[in-house]
Parts: sequence; structure tokens; C-alpha cells
Amino acid sequence: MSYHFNEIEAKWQKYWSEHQTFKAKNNSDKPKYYVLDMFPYPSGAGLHVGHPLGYIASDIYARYKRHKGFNVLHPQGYDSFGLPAEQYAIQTGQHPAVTTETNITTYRRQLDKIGFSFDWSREVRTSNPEYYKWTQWIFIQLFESYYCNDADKARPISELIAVFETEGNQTINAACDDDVIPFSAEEWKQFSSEKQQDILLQYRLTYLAETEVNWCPALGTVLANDEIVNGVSERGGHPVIRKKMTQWSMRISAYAERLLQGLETIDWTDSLKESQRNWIGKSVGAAVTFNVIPTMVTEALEVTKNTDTSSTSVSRTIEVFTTRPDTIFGVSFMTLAPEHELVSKITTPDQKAEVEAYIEATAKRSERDRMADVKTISGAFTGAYAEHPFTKAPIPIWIGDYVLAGYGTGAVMSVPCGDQRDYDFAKHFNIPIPNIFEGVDISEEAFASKDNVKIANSDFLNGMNYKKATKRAIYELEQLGQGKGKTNYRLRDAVFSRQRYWGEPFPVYYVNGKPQMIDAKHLPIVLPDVEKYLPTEEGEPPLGRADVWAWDTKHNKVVSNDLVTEALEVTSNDNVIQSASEESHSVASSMSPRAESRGETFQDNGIYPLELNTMPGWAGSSWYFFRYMEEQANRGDAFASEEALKYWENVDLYIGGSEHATGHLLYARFWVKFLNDRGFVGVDEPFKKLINQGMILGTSAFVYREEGTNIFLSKGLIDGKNVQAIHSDVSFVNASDELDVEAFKNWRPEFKKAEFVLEDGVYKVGRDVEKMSKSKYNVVNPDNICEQYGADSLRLYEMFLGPLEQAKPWNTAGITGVHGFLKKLWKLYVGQDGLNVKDTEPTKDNLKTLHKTIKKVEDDIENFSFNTSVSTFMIAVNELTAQTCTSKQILEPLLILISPYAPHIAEELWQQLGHTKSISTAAFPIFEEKHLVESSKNYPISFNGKMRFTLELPLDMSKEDIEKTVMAHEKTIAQLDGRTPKKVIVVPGKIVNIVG
RNA sequence: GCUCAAGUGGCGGAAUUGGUAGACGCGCUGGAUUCAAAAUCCAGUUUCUUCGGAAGUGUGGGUUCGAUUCCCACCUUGAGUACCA
Repeated sequence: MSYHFNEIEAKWQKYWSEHQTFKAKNNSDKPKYYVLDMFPYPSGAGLHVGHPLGYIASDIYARYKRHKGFNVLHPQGYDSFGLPAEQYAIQTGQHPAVTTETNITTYRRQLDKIGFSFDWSREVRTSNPEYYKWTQWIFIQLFESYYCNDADKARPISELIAVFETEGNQTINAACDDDVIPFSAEEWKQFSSEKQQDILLQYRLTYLAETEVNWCPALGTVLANDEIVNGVSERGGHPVIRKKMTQWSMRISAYAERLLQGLETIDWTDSLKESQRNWIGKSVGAAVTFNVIPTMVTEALEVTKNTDTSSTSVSRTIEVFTTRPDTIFGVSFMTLAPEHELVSKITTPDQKAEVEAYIEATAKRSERDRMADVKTISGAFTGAYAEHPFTKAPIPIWIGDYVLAGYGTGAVMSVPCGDQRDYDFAKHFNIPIPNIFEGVDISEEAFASKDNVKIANSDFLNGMNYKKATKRAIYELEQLGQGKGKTNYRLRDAVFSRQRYWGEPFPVYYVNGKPQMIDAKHLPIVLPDVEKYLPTEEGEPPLGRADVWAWDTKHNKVVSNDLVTEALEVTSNDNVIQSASEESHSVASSMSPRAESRGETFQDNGIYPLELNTMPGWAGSSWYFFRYMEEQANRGDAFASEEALKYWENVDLYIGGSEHATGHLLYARFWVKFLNDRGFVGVDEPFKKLINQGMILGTSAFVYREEGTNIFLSKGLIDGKNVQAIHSDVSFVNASDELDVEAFKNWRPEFKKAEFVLEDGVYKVGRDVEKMSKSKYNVVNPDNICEQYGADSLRLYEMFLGPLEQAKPWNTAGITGVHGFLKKLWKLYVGQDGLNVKDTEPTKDNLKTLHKTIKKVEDDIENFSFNTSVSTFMIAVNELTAQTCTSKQILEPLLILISPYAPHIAEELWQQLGHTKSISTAAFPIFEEKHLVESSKNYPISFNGKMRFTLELPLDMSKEDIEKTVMAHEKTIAQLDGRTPKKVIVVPGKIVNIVG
């Protein structure tokens, strides 16, 4: 009976499915363990062998944990909203839901073939209304919350309103927009309802704001910073421009410090934590206010421009952020970003032309040019001066594009002796470079280090080190009322709106331009049908094409747009957040164009336009791990039941790609912290341990066509020839890099008549490791591998390729190694005439092999070193085969060790051994040290650290006896060749080293 | 530029606290079996060698009886990030 993997694998996949073998229970005496994969986006291309790598690893771990007596939750689902389905819909008119469904079917079929132990009863699809109902629900909770800095957590907005009503907003310490106006309780009560709504929006954790966004015209959508790579879109590589739009934003910046601190509590790799730290970008320093020295000219200009009479006497200030308040006496100029709002106000008439020309020139340069060209120093002098807070000396104010409008205050105090960019700028424009460091030469470059230096020429800071001087400088600035200690974060609030169709609709409608939440009990708000998936002619998002997309507040349902009878009154309100400019077509124009005939008034019938934007891809993926905690049938009316949330807590092990280091993983942490603040979940971090699997690369094959001919030269013959390398499909090439010439000829018509020049009778191809992609013809489909070698071989081979976290090339040729191992394994149990396994006593060697394997495999799994356990299995099977082991006491536990890796063959042999229950219920074998105890050791004998020969000696031999025996040995005498050793090192049980 | 990884045979890789470098597998070479091929099995496979040995883990130093492993400098590759004040 030989190893028929196809039959075996189909049989057990069917068994697991029918018996619901891997269904997790929400209550159990066993400890819980939650193993999660980053769920896939079901793309039309299906899976290639690179995709399942992480799933195989997590599946091995999940199966191992079951053997170890845990109640394991190992679910799977689909992140099924996204751009590709929508782009396809735009091209073909096919509804994205249809293609998504088809793709999911393909994915599921492919996943099932690999034999994963997923609990499919808990499947999640982000594009299902029963799922995104709860994404919408979380959005509403965010809208109904603000961040209280005193409590350091999110709180209901109703509490904020209560404070406004009794104390105004002066005592509130909350995360909010920069431009909130101060008001008293009395004032609050007198504000119109609309004004109150505007103010609250400045505090809510999700809010509407006119933001400068990354707009990608080709994709017709806004992109987050992490979706842009080198100034072009990550998806498709289209150009991205800056554009102002009214967008929903998430106040993630309120959580910056907690997102940073939380990293200390979780078991992630250092590099991943480092990326998140960089992304959050905390810097500690001080905010310093510089007074602008008023000049007659600037004030005169102000008066003519501005009718506000108070401006003649007002003194202007520039606020900067610095991490080096200790260098304040080194300031010799100030630099403002060209976009800084003060620039136009302070520039003197003499400098006006130059400054304006410079601003225009910078505005023309794209983001990309500015990034690419960091060497050219440019700037302009405004003609204005600021006053040094301590010396009162005038400081020239410049503008320069090395200062970014988007970071800090868009202005810096320039300390050329301590910052290389300031130094370069000062050199270029001949600005003095005062030295404030004791005994440091700054004639060539700035001294940017904080360590081992004392401050000089700095009045009260003289002789102090960085730490002391910083503290003192902040203290003195506070005394003057011109500064205070401050912490800045690079983390920006996250834009949450997408001008796309295939995403979660917002549960939002607009009354007089003010966003209103739909009551949670009326969710989900289901994505409406549209005829086309493109933006409208007016530039509205695709939902602008929906005919039935208005909210009836009386009947609480979505109704036809024609019923909207809204009168526009926004023009009378001077404090609206939305602008009705042509530029922004998300909110202002999201009011039905049909109602936009100004001047008309309507009877308000309670029917209002719905939001036209949809949510971004990261909305659904920020909380899906909670949805898995309840199986579909029991989900009821909750995003997850309280008991389930309490039982499963959070994900114990999360495996996925490193491309989500700053996007998904940061947003999910943010939402979990928010949900925890509001008492909806009991955990503060979603993923306790996280592992990034490395990418599997393709091994491309090349054939070489002589330039201008149809002659193909074998790899060894191309030297000195002018050849063109052409990708061949990797399936035409065997393990020895030999091309199947006939298959290649039949591949494409232009190769039909190709001539092949062979070497040694074969055509050898060239090889190169590249990313797996269709265009490189190096994609390997797991279905074919399963067909030819079996899922167990695929699983073993993917693990055998190398360390999980490392990028490594796929080469199908190597799979024969693990496939051969499985055949050998089979032969160890099943002979020509049936089962080999007997109830015989195991030998000492048998036990030794088994127990060293148990120890090694257990250690390997705990350390996620799956590649080495595969070799351990090979060694064990090789040894047991050589020992002709037939003992059930050995072969039974061995199967359990192998079953997480190769579950199908393990189940089959387990059953043949007479078991009636799945091997997945068997307990992991227990390692016993006693079987590995040896009485002697083969000592390596080295001379000056080089091993020259080995010597078998008893382990209980004393140090002195070992030395005597070794020194008397003939090979030692030969090695020493008459010399007397200076020293002999004997480490009992390890090594002998002779020096001399 | 900065941050983080990583450099070991023809290839993927192993060596878990400093102690026999190259486990395991692919490929390659030779042999057995076969009409032949596939499959299977056996032997060999870091390099050099005067067959005694010698050298060897990116390069150059250092610490140590002993370094792939620890320290310093440099080179190369990959990933992330970028005028962040």
C-alpha cells in the first residue's frame, strides 16, 4: 500500500468539515488561545504560493496549541471592500459585490485544499451589511465621544456638553482643533444650535474638517500618507497632488502618547515597534514665542488692507517649536515656511517682490521635486525682524522651503551652530553663525550632538550641559510668558473619507450642512445601487449617482432623493466649517444638486441628503478580530457578545505581512483603545504577540535570444554575444534548469519557429529572484502543487524554505525533498502487506530519537522556527528507518509531533493505528530527559582553538584524567611535534583545547 | 542622510548560553535496479593539497585558551523613513 496523498487529503478535509473538528467553543475548562491571520483581500488573481505562508505558520501553531490542551480560536474571513473590485466595476459595469463573491469562492476553494484548521462558522466579510452595520455603529460612537486629556481617555460628548452648560470651555482639557474659541456657559447657551454643533465638531473623535489631502486624480480618491510611496500612489503608481477638501477625519492624534506607551506592553518585533515609534514621531522640547518688531511700514500696509482698527496697535508673534531650547542664544535668524500665514503680513515693501516670486516658485514645485531635491538651498528675506526673548536683539525673519508648513508651527528658530540645515542656510545667505558651544569648532559644519558639551556665550545658561540648560531655558521663558515645555507628535489625524463606491456608507445625513448621525437602531445603512461606479459629472463621489439616497427622519428609512426639500441657509452663517467652494465636492455639494436653487424656501418635510463619501479600507479591518469571537449563528444584535469578549479578550498571536506596520496595525490599536475607553471591550491592545512573515519571491527563468534573430542560446553560450533575456514561464523548466523546448515553442506564436542552440544536448535557462508576478511568468499556483505533491508537501515545503520572517525565493524543484520525506514516513508505518506497527518494546535508540525530536520540535514551535523542525522530522524518520523501528510506543507520539505540519497524513496513519477520534484531540507527547542521558562523550580535541581530532571518553571522567589521557594520545604527540603545551583547557562534557 | 535587518558551499539554509562550521534538503558526480525512462536505493559532494595536512562564515582590527556568535571601524544588500526643527 503506497502513499496516495490525493485520496487521503480529500478524505480528511471532508471529515474535518463534516465533523466541525476545529470549531472553537466559547466556554471551556481549557485555557483559551486566539491565533489570527491578517485576513486577505480576495483579489481576482487568486492565491499564489506566497500567500499561504503565514496561514500555514499560524495553522501549525493553532494545531500545536490544541495538542497542548488549549481551546483554540483560529478563524478566517475576507477584507472584501477595496479598490481592485471597484476599478474592475468601473471598467466592466459589473457590480463589485458580484466579483467579490466570485473571488471569495475561489479563495475558499484554494484555502480548503491546503487543509487549514479554520473555524469557518465565524467567517467575517467586511462588505456584508450585517458586518458593516457595526463598523457604522463604531463610527457613531466616535462621533459621540471626545478625548479628555485629564482622564486620558475618551468620554461621551454628553459630558462635554454638560460642562459647557455650567462652565463654558475654559476649564476643559480636551483634544480639539487648534482654533476653538473660548466661551463661557452663558455664551454657550446663547449660541444657535448650529453654532453649538460646529463647536462640538471641533471636539468629537471623528469630525468634519477642511483638510489638505493627498488627492489622486487617476484613482479619484484621497489617499492616506501610508498609501503614498515616493510621491505616487502605492496602488497603480499614479501622481498625487495636495488639495483642500472637506473630509471626515479621525482624531487619532489624541491617542499618540498612549499608542506609543502601549508598545511597551506587547510582544512585537523591535523593528515593527520602531516603525510605529517613527510614525508617531514624538519629540520633546519647547514652544517659544518671538515678538515681531513692528515697523511703520508694515503697520501702514495693514491699515490699508484691513479695516479692523485694532490691528495698528496689535503686536504680531511667531510661535516656534524646538527640541533645543538650550540653544536659544544661538539663534541668528528665523525661518518661516513659504506657506506660513504671517509671511504676507510682515514682508516689507522692498522685499515684497522677492518674497512673492519665491513663494510662487515653491508652489510650482511638486511635492516630489521638493523631496528629490534636498540639496539646493533656497529662501528669501522678508525684511522683518523678530525680537530675541532674552537679549532683545533683532533677528531677521526669512522664509525657506526647508521648513514645512505641516509640521510643528511651520516656523523655526534657526540655530546655525547646532543644526546642519540652519548652518547650510546661514552659509548660503551670509547670515552670522554665533558659536554657543564651549571648545567646539564650527567652521566646517554644525555641532548637532547634545552630549559632552557645555553651553557658552549664553548668559545664564553658560557652563551648563544640555539637560540643565534645557530646563533652565524653559523656566526663564515661562517667567517671560514667552514659552513653555511642549511635546510634539508627527502623527496626524487620519482622513476617513473616500470618494469611492465600494466601501461602508456613513450613517450620516445633513441638515443645513450640519452632519447628523442616524440612530444606531436603524443600521445598517446599506450601500445603494448606482448605474456607474464613476464620480458624477459634477465631480461628486459615485454615491451622487444613487437615486434613492436620502434619509427620511420621520420614517427612519432611506428614500428617494426627489423628496429632499432642503433650503440652503449656509450663506448666512459666518462660522461654517464646510466651504461651498468649487474645490470641495464632498459635503457642500453633497446636498442634493436639485435643492441647490438658492433663494427658494421649502416646507421642511424631514427628508435630508445622505453622505456621499464612503469609509476607507482600514475601517472594517480595525475591529474584525472581535467579530470572530462569536459564531455567525449566535451573533444576535451586538458587535460581539459581552461573554465572548470577556472570554477571548484579545488576539494572542497575530501573523501577517509587514506592509501593515504603520497603517492597519496603528489604526486597529487606536480603535481598540477607544472601544476600551468607552467600555465596549475589556482590552487596551488588540494583538499581544505579532509576527511578520517574510515574502516568498519567485525564481524567474530566462531564455536568451540573439539580438535581431530568432535564435535562442543556452545560458553557457551567451558570453560575448549580444542577447536579449526573455522571461520563460517557470513551468517549462526542470530542477536542473533545463528548458522544455517544445513547451516553450508552443507557448506563444512568435516562438513557434525559434531555433535553439543547446549545450551538452540541453537548453539551460538563466535564473533570477524577483517578486512573484504574472508579468514575470514566475507565479506558482498552490492548486497545482497540491495536485502534484499534496497539501502536506506544500505545507512542509513552505516551512522548510527558511525562517518564517525572512524573504526567500520559491523554487518548485526543491519540493521533491519534503515529498520524498512524506513517502519515507509512510513507509515507516505501512509496508507492502499492511501496517508495520507492533506493540513491541522500543529500544534505547528508538527512545533517544523520539525524545530528542519531541524536545527540538517543541522548542522550535515555541520559537516559530518551523524550518528547523522539518529537518528534525527528516532526521527522526531517517534514524527510525535505519533502526527498523516498529514500536507503537515510538511511532504513535511521532505522528502527533508531525500532525501540526502535515495533518492529512498524520490523521490517516493515526486512524490506521486504530484510533477513532481525530489526531487533533491527542495530547502532545511529554519529553523525558532520561532517554537522552549519555555515559560518554566524543570530545573534540583542538589545538589553538582548531579541532584536529575527536576522542571518545566517559562523561564522569575527571578533568585531570581527561588531560592525562589526551596528552598521552599518539595524535596529540604528533600534533605537538615536540613542543611543550603552554596551557591545556579542559571543559568537561564540552571540549579540550591545547595551547602551544 | 537616519533607523532597523542581514551578509556562511553551486542553491535554500543549520549551528538556541562563545566550545567539533556547513545539519537537513535541492542540485551535481558515480554506482545499483530497469529494455529504457520515471521512481527507489547506495556512496561522494566547502576550497586547496605534496594526501601528512592546511585554509575557511562580507573586509580590517580587537577581546578570549577558543569567535559565524561579543566589541570597534568599514563595505555590500534588503526594508522602512525622510528637509520633523
